[in-house]
Amino acid sequence: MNMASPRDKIIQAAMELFWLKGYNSTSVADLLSRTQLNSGSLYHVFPSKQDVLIGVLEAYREGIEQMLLEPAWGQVADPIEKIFALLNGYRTMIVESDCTYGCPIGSLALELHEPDPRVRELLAANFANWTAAIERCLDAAGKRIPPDVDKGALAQFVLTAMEGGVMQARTHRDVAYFDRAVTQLRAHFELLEQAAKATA
Amino acid sequence: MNMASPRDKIIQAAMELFWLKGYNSTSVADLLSRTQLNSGSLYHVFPSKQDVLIGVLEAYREGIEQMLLEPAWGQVADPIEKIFALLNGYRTMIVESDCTYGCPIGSLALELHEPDPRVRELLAANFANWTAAIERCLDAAGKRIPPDVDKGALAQFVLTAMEGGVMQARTHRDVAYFDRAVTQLRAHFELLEQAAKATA
DNA sequence: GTCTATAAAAGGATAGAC
DNA sequence: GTCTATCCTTTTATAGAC
Repeated sequence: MNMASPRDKIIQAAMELFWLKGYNSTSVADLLSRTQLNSGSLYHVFPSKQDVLIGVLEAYREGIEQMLLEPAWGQVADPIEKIFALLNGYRTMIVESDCTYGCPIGSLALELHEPDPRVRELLAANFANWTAAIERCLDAAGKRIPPDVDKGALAQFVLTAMEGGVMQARTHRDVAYFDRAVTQLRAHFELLEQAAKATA
Repeated sequence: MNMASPRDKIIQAAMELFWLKGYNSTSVADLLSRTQLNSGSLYHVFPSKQDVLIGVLEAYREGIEQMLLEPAWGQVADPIEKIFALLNGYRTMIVESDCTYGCPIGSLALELHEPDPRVRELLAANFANWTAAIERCLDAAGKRIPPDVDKGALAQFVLTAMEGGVMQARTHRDVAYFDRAVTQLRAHFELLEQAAKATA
């Protein structure tokens, strides 16, 4: 039996539709149609469409471990390989979507030009959680990273490479653009590991 | 006197408004208001709003030298410094916009989820021209880059870093996120130059 | 080529019964 | 909490005179 509350149904549908079509191009009618709810139910839970967006961003924020990190890291122990396993998870989504995949957070971050403070905070929090997870990997890598490297900045650079790679793969409809970004990042990590060894 | 044709006025206004508000959030009425034209004039030149978008993307494609590269490279001779001068140009725009700056092409690339083939081609062509310019710098850098490095992939990586850095600076409303991305890219180039020297 | 008026549809949101 | 009906605005685009 289906115990999903109207709220959960709407968040679920909105996560999918905002990802597929974007926020502006998803109408409240789209959400009602997909959830089989009536407008009264939606507006009873969410005073406005923007409140649905806030709910979606909160759901992504709360779900990063379960939805993103655990699936990618289940089989991987090495902390640096965890980083590339996560990136490979994105690669899978790119391929499975015929290169139309966009990072849900990154896409919203660029689509919304004058977001509410609350919305912007949640976008930033999602990025911050993502890079914090990478930074934990870098910390776990210990002396394989030269000690003078700013690990927060390097973690952020991994997100940068992911977002830029996803953007270009999607625009060119060719996963090779993502692969090249990851290859360059991998080369950077190898140079860092060599430098760490040389000064050890 | 003002010799700007209605077409030029509309393209100019659309470049500004699509950048400020995005494509979907810019109405035809916004374009008419800013250009002081009437709808008859606009639709006489552009059969639909999407044709305005195509005109905008063509204008960016044609104007990359004059609008972007020449201003950044006027005083810079060193090919690798040209790359970072270009990135510094983006930094200036970020700061001048109070960290609301978004790359016009990158923002459109992520906002438009199901673009017309023509629109997608133009987005891709804009990215391709940008990375081609970087690749010319890398070629000019000669032996400072190790010969086994894929210069096309590295050029693309520069775009990746720029787009990812802009996205995060804008989301966090803090140029430091852009600066950190550039710093990491700079570190990568320095490691590459060291590697090139070591094997010379 | 440009003007005004307006069509036609879609959008977010609300009212009031149940 | 959920239903239906509908308000009101905005939106893209067109018609037909000038």
